[in-house]
Amino acid sequence: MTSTRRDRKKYHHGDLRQALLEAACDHLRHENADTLSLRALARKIGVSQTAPYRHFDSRNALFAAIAEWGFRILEQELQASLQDGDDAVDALVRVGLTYLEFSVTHYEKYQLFFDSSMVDFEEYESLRDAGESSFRVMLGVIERGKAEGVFLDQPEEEMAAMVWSGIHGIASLLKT
Amino acid sequence: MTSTRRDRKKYHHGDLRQALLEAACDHLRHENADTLSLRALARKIGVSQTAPYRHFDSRNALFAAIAEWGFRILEQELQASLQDGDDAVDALVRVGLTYLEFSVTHYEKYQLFFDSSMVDFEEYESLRDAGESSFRVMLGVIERGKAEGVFLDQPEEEMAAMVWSGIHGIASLLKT
DNA sequence: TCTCTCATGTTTGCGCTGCTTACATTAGGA
DNA sequence: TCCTAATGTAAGCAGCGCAAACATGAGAGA
Repeated sequence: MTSTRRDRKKYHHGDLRQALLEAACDHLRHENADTLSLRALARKIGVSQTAPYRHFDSRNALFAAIAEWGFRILEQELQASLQDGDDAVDALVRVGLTYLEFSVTHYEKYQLFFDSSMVDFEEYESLRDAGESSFRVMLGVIERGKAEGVFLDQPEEEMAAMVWSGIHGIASLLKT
Repeated sequence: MTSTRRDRKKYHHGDLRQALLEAACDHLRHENADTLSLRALARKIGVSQTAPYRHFDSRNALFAAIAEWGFRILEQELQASLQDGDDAVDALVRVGLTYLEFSVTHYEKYQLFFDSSMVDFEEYESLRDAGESSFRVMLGVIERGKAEGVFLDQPEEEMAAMVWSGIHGIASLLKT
């Protein structure tokens, strides 16, 4: 006979993919990345040990998905931080501060942005897209500053790289 | 009967510890850290799969040893880069350039300096010592600059952190 | 309402890994 | 010359990533 509704869990989880992403982030906030295993995650969520493979091709694919998620959130927060009245200088400061804040509150995702041993940008196109979208927000601010004549007339990519590297340096100090 | 000298390898490797360190670095130069296994390293060197554990308590201990090795080399190179005639500004530039050069030529070791998922600084005291020794070289240059009155009168640790973060930002761009 | 399909979850199993324990070999000092 | 400690080997456990075959059930179309 089939069991009643009460005495057993549903066969399907409902939103295992998102549950995995969140459980993984939770783990990364407290433990090192190399101690994270899909099997343990599945056990914690209460699902069979190989169920995660229905949603992520591999362990690295899970990390890539977390990083992509992070970039999407970052882009959104960067966009939201830009306010209408601001000039380019204000905008750049806001973007910088928002980035720093993200690096702290979403540290578990942020760390993956720079961990090539966990995340392979070559392999996941949508991850690359997400990363570039975030970067383009800063690029936009710099272009605006150049157009307004308040920034030096240097190649945007180089200027963005300098700003980025400085902020990243500060962020890494904030964490440690 | 015991076998002749010729027809078999020596029972003892001779310097397995160093061989492991070098094989691991070689691996890290071409592959990601998470694909490195002690068993595979042992096989490559031609020794039994559990022999590495005679020299390193764990996989992480091997990574810590590599990082420590890296810091020792870095400190030596930083010290060597300081020349007698230099004033504090020259010295700081030399230290910065030497650091950047190290980050490129010893990338496989350098990357471990900042990879807390592979190396646990809390756990290995001699690693901490090695790291601090390297940092102290830069600190020394800054103290000298302050004493000579050519640097601002700010706390050394903060100044060093700023310099460090900037250089680190550049280094991460050099690699990528 | 019934049935069929396919996304999602389970079971089983392979080969690899880190690490432990018990045993073998050998270099070098007493 | 013998003993011991350092260093290597062999065997084995449990956990892991991942693949393949199978089970379940939610929702679309009849």
